[in-house]
Amino acid sequence: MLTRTENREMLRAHALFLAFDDERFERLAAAARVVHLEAGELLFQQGEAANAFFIVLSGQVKLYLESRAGSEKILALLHPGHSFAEAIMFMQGPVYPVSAGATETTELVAMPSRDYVQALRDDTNTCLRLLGVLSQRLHARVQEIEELTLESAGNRLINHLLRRAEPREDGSLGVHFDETRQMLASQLSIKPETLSRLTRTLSDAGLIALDGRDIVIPDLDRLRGHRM
Amino acid sequence: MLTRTENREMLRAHALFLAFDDERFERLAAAARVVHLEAGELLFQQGEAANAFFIVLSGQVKLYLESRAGSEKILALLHPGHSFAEAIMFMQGPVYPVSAGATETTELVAMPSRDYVQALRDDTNTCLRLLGVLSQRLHARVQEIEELTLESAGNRLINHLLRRAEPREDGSLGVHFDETRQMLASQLSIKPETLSRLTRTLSDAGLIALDGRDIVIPDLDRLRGHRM
DNA sequence: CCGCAGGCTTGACCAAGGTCAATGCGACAT
DNA sequence: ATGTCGCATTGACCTTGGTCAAGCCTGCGG
Repeated sequence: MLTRTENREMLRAHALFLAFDDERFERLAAAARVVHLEAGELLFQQGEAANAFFIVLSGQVKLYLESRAGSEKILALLHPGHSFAEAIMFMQGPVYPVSAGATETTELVAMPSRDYVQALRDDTNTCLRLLGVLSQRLHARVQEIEELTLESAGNRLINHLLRRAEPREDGSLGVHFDETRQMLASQLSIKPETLSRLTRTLSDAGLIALDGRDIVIPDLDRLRGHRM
Repeated sequence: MLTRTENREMLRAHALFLAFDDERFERLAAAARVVHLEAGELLFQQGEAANAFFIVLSGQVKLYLESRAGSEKILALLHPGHSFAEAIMFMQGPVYPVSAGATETTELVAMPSRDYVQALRDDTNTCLRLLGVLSQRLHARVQEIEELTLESAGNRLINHLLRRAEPREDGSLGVHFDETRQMLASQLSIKPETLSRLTRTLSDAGLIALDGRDIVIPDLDRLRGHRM
């Protein structure tokens, strides 16, 4: 059950709950559970039976895949307000197709699939919102496949920087990285060593500047025009 | 408009129309258009404005991505009964994120998004079916990313063969390929030359046998256990 | 203030898979 | 039957990115 009003409000405002009437929302809030995770703790593992989806309240969640050889590929880093694993609700054998764990102290809402799907009946509005969310997610995955198969590691890095570029404190354009470099590498499906070499090449060419955990982009168009 | 009863029935039985009441279905059937394509003809191109989704009546449709360098990656080959591009209906800027074309003489139903979304209002049943379809699709894409990033080309081939294996006429287990080898290669995100070498290796090891457009699998478990 | 651990960088080397080019093999039309 | 066009195969070589190992920098606890 959701007790803290702060958490209730966060959930109430979330795209997947916004359109419910108060009665339905109350029922769902009563069925929801808050989960607390410490850094490095696992939430669920690929292949595990799935009976809930989640919304991040605070902290950071890592969605990832593991090969039998032990290497891992990060699919997404999720921040407060993000939901994940909703799609599994609608599958025949409801099993998590990925693993999820906290990268720092994290709180999240666990929403039981059963209750939520129940609430979905007769609420076309929320259904349509959910369809929107899943469509975007599908689109993002297709785009990732496009990059993986048609673009070089260097171009994937450039595209990623361009997508994440935003004004910094001092007015210049750049990307702030909360995550470690190896996590960034894993998201781009490259090794940390390769990422290091690529950023080196770009900064040698004056296309980016490294500033601690930030990467500064002096000229967006020049970076955009540069292909590796 | 759908005139041939054979086409009407195909559509009526489709997962995305099954749950509609007759009245709604009639309205949609009236709004639908039949599209005829010859082999090699383009249906839509990546980036084009999207205002319909499609259901294959006969023939084969290729969903693919193109790099600026000219190489192409096949995302899916679609056969009669399959629908595609439904997810774009729910996006903000409705633009096809992939290209689609016919690989042979093909007929399909074009369903205008506007009408379909309209019909979706108040029909939670169909909404839920659609959610199921998109969830499966998302899952399939995540699985493809998993293979692309964590598995070698050889393992991708083996997995693909295992997934598609089914009894043949003579009782032995195998895969029949309607598509050309280069299309298979493109689906696996490898080059035709590499595919050729991989199948050679596997057949030299006695794990598969090449029989024209078929690949025979004498021992499923042995192939499953073999990693490259 | 020092030491240590983890992550980042760099270098030397390696391997998977791609590229280019030549040849083989059907299927089909003439 | 035969020529031809396109796909498939094979070989020689190359490129990209991965691997392994060493050094380095930074932050944190004693």
